[in-house]
Amino acid sequence: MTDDAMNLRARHKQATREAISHAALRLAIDQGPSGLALVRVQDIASAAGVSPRTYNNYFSSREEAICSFQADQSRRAGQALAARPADEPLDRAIVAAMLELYTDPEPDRAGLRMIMSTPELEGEALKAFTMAEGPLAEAIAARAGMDPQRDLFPAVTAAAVAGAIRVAGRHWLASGSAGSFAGVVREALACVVPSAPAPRAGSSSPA
Amino acid sequence: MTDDAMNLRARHKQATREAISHAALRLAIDQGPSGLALVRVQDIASAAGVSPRTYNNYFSSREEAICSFQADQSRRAGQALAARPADEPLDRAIVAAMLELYTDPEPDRAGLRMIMSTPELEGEALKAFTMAEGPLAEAIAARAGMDPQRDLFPAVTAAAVAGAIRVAGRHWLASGSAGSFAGVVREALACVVPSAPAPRAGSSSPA
DNA sequence: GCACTTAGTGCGCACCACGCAACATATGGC
DNA sequence: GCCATATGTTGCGTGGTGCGCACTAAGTGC
Repeated sequence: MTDDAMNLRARHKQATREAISHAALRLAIDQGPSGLALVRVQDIASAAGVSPRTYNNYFSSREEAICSFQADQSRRAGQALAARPADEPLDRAIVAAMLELYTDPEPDRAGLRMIMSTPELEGEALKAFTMAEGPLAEAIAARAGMDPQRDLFPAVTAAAVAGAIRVAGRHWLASGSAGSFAGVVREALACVVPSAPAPRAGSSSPA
Repeated sequence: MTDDAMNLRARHKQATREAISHAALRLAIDQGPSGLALVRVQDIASAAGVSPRTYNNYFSSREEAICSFQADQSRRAGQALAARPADEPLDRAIVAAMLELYTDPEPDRAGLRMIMSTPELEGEALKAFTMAEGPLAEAIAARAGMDPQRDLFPAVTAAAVAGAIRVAGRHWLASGSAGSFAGVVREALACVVPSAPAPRAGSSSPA
């Protein structure tokens, strides 16, 4: 079939994208949070083995390139929850999905520290986390039998979960990565999803 | 004493800042979400009656100037909660503080729609909302008698509250601003604030 | 009134996003 | 295997921006 041939280009494209992203993150980490301005587009491009113009075809800002991996991860949050067994209660499903998404490979401390302690990257990192909320909200709504457009619960819970994971990351870094990240995530999520499974009487979700 | 004289300069500085911010938001709204790129720094500066260089002394990006008012609002979240009576329970205090901060003057729909539906502004808006979490977490910790450094609850709750308000704003816009914003905020906060009173049927937007 | 501080400004430079057009390589039909 | 086509890569040029630097003017304390 043409899949293999097609994949040749697609894979090359994906490889280029990852090369640029990886190079950007690597250079940013090398320079440290304070010297992000010293990382020039030219440096990223040459480190990735492409021209500056090609870099710009993939990303329109250094921040976007650096936080690309996090954006990809967030994009999988929705399907991670949807992939949980249907009979699993919402709260357990959320915790399990987030744990396997964010702690299966423990996050790279240097990269996490970089994007969380650099003001210029903070906005992009926030955008990446927020990107997960939409699909996550839909998955929550599907599991709770709610309408994502009418009920606030799914979107609010998704935002709370994303925020909890973000806080967990910050806390994990601040504590010198003493314990496991999974433990911190569990503790953080426990603050926002304990009462989740019970459908609140206040919200209207006529079955 | 010298306060008045000092204030003369400080006030002029503040006035300049607000003039620039207001001009930026006004121009952005005029151009609409799709034409933000057409708003040049020169336009903002001339609309505010200052030189482009002066604009750049206050803000280092159009997005920052446009979302300045929201950042200022977020900066008051902590003291809004701290200002609540000490004997008020945490959940009620949070709801009351957020309501008087975000709904005392109902938010400007055009401005809110602008910053929430423009991708370029989304990051800055997120940063503005996140800016509220720190002080908010400290206020929560103080009220709950916790240590903001050790306990995750204050920071996670602060993030959840900020996220709930953000979702409330989005939902309020999407619903055509049908009900009062205060009602939507109440309903959203009820999803995340521990033991928060469920929205009374009739007092807030029913569904 | 005088010295000091600080906001506002003009100038200039380095950098960046992006449209455009040319080129190389993969793709798919024959 | 060959050619027409689609698509990724690159160089170039341009408009725009962020910001350091030096200067001026206005506010401020003694």
